[in-house]
Amino acid sequence: MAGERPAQRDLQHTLRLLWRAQEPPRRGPRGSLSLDKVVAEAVRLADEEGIGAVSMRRVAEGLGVTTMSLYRYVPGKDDLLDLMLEMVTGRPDTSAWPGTWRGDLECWARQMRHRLHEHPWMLDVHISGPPLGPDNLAWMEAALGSLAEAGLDARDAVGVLMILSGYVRSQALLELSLARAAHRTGVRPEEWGRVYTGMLRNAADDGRYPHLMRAVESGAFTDGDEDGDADFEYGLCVTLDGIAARVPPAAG
Amino acid sequence: MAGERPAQRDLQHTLRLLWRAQEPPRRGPRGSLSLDKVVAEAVRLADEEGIGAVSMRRVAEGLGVTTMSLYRYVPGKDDLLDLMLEMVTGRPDTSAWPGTWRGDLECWARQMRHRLHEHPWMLDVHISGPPLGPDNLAWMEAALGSLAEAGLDARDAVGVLMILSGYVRSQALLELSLARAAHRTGVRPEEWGRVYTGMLRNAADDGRYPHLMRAVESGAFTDGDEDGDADFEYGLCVTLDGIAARVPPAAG
DNA sequence: GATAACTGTGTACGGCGTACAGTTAAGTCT
DNA sequence: AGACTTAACTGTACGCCGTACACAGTTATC
Repeated sequence: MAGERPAQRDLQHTLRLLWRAQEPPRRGPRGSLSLDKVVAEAVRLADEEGIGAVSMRRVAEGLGVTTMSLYRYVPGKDDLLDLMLEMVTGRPDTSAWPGTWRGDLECWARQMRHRLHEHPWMLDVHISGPPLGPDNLAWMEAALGSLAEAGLDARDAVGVLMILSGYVRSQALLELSLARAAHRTGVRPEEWGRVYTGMLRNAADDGRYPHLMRAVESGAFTDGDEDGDADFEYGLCVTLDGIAARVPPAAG
Repeated sequence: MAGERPAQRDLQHTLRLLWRAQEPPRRGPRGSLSLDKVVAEAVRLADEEGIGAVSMRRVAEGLGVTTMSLYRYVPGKDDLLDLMLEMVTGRPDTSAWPGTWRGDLECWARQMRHRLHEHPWMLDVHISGPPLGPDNLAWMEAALGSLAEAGLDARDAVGVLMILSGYVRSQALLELSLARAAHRTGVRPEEWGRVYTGMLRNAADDGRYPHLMRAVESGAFTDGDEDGDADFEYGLCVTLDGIAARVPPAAG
């Protein structure tokens, strides 16, 4: 479902897990499991059946092991979720970036969107705090580099980065929830816009929503939802225009 | 925790609930409960103890009634969550808006942020699809009105609205997860920036994150997090600048 | 008064995260 | 070589969760 995650957690331990900075134990049996295996199985489950399928029991089952043995490698499910995020986050591929701040940020945003499309369950996992893992930091680093090149000072760059990553996540979340709403109600995705339009017309056509009705009648909902790419690029452009207003005119 | 909500749901029924369009039954005992009472109790619980405290059992307990009796009023928990969102969403107060598109959207965004601060659990509930309830539509209507006045056509207005509401949600979510991370790790919120900085310095100072380290050393994380309002206004300005680039020069 | 519609109860099921107490296997030390 | 320590993994159990289902009590209509 949804919810906060109030459990107390040891920050140092979490960090050690994220950076794989746990020195291997000197005694005891060589374990058949490993942190990577546990996380990888959890990711596999999430990819195939959604985040709802990721339970300690099912992860253990997938590894041929009892539930409680997982707790030798992970302090609890919340940490497992964080580790899953870090694992699928990967690193941005900057090799083909054009080198202008705007072009770089466009690539950054598209690559991040691509990741979210590959693993939609990433949007179901509430981020538990500021990024701490190596790969998450690598994404920050890449964007901050481009923004520094654009001439923004560090403070502004951080603020702007939050806006951009927030935009990418929001847009992906929007696409995802539309797709799920369509799926859940048994409507084909291409038809959802039409259904939504009809619903608004029935429910809301009492004169209290004139602009909304005009938008509906103009087809803004009917036509748009089938092409997420165009919507994304449009919003990306708007967002980058806002950032451009903060960039000193000298820079690219 | 977190997760998708795959349950099949009857769209017509959900709509009837959101709009309170259920005609009262003609026979049977007058119920002691009502949809509003159920939703209100769930909201009360969420406000006081967080979304994690909202279970069918506890809502029923709070109403002095058995768990299953709730299902006479709500098809399931997912619908209850949607109804909670609709209830606390309320309507935007447009009475003191300046009338320029930019001023109006600023008020819109601040009011929405205010709502999210009053009920942080709103950010824990995954929106299940496009807005359908009367109050949610009222928020759309208000923003679309201002954007129409700015001269944007309906398509662009919808796209821009998604960006703006996405920004407000993202920023609020960021604040919330920072606050929770601080709380969870037992660090005072004002000190979290300092702790985070120290952590990055220890974990990431291997030369692979030069720009990130520069941002850290410059205090972009240390100083900023204590003043969410300033961060919000900064990002709002950036976002609106992006929108301004889409507004025909004639208008406001 | 019979009937049908409706409200609320009680029990039960399968799932969840995880605390806790074993049991077995591998190093370390005398 | 044997004792000791540590770690890996098992098994059971507890208290939550959402909700399916059968039932009892109440009310308006025929």
